Amino acid sequence: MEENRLFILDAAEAVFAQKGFTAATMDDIAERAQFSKATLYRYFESKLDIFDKIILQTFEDVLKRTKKIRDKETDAASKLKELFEYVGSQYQKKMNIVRVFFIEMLFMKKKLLGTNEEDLSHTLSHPPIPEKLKVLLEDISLSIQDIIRKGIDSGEFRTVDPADARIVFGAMVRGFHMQGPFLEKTYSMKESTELLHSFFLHGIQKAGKAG
Amino acid sequence: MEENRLFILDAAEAVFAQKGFTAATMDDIAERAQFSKATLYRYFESKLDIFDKIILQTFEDVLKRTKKIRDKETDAASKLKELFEYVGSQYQKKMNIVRVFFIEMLFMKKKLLGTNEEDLSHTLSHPPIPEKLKVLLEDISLSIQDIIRKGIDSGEFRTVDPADARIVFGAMVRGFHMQGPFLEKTYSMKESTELLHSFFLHGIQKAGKAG
Amino acid sequence: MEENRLFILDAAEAVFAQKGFTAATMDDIAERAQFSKATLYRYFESKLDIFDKIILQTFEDVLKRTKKIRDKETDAASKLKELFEYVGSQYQKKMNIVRVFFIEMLFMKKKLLGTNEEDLSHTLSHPPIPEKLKVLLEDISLSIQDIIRKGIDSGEFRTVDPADARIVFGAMVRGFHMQGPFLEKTYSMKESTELLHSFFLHGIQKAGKAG
Amino acid sequence: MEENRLFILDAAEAVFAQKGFTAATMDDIAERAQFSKATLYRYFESKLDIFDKIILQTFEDVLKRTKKIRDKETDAASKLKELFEYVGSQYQKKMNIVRVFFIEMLFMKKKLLGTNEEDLSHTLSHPPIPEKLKVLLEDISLSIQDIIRKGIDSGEFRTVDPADARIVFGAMVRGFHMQGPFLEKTYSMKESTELLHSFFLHGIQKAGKAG
DNA sequence: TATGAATGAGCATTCATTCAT
DNA sequence: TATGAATGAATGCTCATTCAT
Repeated sequence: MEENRLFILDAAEAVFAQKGFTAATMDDIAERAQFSKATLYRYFESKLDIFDKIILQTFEDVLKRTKKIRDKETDAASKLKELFEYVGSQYQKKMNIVRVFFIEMLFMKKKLLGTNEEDLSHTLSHPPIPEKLKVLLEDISLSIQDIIRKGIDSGEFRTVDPADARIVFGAMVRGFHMQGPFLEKTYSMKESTELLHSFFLHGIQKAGKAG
Repeated sequence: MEENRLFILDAAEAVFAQKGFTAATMDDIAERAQFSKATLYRYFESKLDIFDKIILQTFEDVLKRTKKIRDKETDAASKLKELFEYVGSQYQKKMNIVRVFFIEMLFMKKKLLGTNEEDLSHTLSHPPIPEKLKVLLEDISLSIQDIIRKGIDSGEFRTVDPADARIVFGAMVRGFHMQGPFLEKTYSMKESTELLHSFFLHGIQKAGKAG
Repeated sequence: MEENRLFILDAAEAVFAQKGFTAATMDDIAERAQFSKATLYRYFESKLDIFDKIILQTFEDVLKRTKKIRDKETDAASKLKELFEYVGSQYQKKMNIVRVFFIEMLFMKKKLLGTNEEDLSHTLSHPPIPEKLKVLLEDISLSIQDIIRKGIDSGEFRTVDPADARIVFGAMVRGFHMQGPFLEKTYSMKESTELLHSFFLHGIQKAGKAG
Repeated sequence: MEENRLFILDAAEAVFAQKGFTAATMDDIAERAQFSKATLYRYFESKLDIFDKIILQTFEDVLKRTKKIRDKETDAASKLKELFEYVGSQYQKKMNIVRVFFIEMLFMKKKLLGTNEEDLSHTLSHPPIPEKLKVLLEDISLSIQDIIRKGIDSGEFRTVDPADARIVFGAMVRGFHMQGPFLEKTYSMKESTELLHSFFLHGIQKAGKAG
């Protein structure tokens, strides 16, 4: 049933997020999902297939929500704040698996999400992004850029390249939530949102100072 | 000889950075180091031991350089810029391995860097940082905070919590360089340094606007 | 219903003949029979049971026809020719499965056709033939020997041991039709029957020559 | 070492001959070879690779010996007798594996001996013979045909198509030695050679009779 | 009667690690 | 010091068989 399918995906997501793709075993997933290992194969073709489905679902969720925020009737700064909070919470919940994705998937010989790059010359730099995912990511990026551009147009923000700004925005959330165990001081989601939002808006330099 | 030791470490670092810890095999490392697999065990106790040594060395290097920058005789903004550039370059060269570290290591049954937590209850949140590494990381953090504090004291920066600011600083560099294949637009190190530095100093909001 | 039963047997026969016993899966059979896998178990106890029934049926058919030929009112040479053709056609249609039988079955741990030899000492030489099948095979052999004996008695054939001759007869058909892909030149059933019959009757040596 | 390699091949040959390719497990082979399963992989790439090497070696041996017999300075009948004996002994020792080869290999998705036929349309009839093996088999066939042709030229044999005669020759030996457990009466190699040779030369019909 | 769902047992293959030389 | 050889313990995946419906 579809229900079991989703249950397995949840279990797998937790395991992948904890152990990474390679280190996670089908036994781990099966145990967590309370199914036999063989049963996993009724619902998914392979370990990679499971991972695949999780990644896609994750980004589809992000895209949907990002668009929703973009289309709200508020000022840009408020939208960014909401985004800081939403994306932050996503990182905490699901993004471990995304990190895993980009760290491990690159080196797998097998295809993921339909990409079948025989040419592995990219292993030293960056791997190609599977098409479906690529489209998703671009859509997300564009939605965020829309928010920023509107802020600039309305005079709320200074004139910057929206693409650049979007990248810095993403870097801040990602970087903050990827500190992992480095971060001794703990921040509530409210606090971290405030902090990042504040810096993204004002920076650290004293007003009036020249760059 | 010590020379071989270092050569193996270099080879291993490259392999780990490319494949991640679990996916990297001793065969990979042996081949890259041009030694037999058995020889690796003359210099290191285990695959984990090799990884261990690499991580430590990496952070020792970072600490040394960070202190050097801190002690320079320039304004805080310039120091931060140099740091943005240095840490950025480190991320590009060596930090893949750090990502791997925090994603994969935590869940291994065996101990790392002297930590021997049988209790894996932390796996859902964050794992404990091995003592040696912890000290190193704290030192690095403090050095950066020193720079920021001096900037505040001298009136260069507005009054913020130096710990907060340091965290945002770290998040920006880390987040930027961990975009991996997400980032279509390519930035030279100079460009990325400029971008991050500029946002960290000014933020996006139009001067004169209220937060 | 009995109808379904036979349909499954047909499907299974085709699959076994193509893939061999071990390599054939119940899924293969189920798919070919257009039934669910579970349904197969309503009609048969096990994969082995299906195979079992096929083998038996096959040899029962052969016995029936062989006896019919034996009892005809013609000369021995004609009967042999008809046998060459019939057995040849059987080999082409069904004997793949027989080959499979003797190659794979013998070493299975489980019993077949009622044989339950725990003692596997025979594996290096030849396995015991299940009783039912044994009787069948002997009957077939005897029928062929009868034909040959009558040929000798009537002066048609030279005086040979009918058992020996029957074995050579069997060897020729079996060997011819088991060439599998070795055989580049293709023979129609008529041609192959002619060829084998001709050699079985005259041999290759020039008439008048001494052996 | 090469010695171990050969030892593994011997062990594998015995296991394959007994169980067939699919049913034979690497554990079986490892146990028989008195090595650990993992060690098998030091010497061979895969189970298929082992099988591959055995098949090739077998036919190379047969070719060598067949040519040697062909080139002897005796009459054709004697050569055929020696061939009957040699090929017969080969069948008893090694040909089980050949039967396995043609029954099971056809349906494997993976390549064997360098053939990589994606097109599986042949599964219902006969599979393509891998190139290397094909050449070997043709060479063997031609060598036997040479013997027969010489017998015809010298007046020893009646005028037949050498290719046909070779096929009948092969069919007889193959068929005889593939009777497996069907054969109750046991024949020594000497007896079986006599029997087959005698029938191949004279046939069963009384001299003077018309076909 | 028929089947979708579930699984225990098993299999080919891999890999970190050991050890004799 | 260096390594070729060997292996125990996994791991992803398969399949005959069972069972609730």
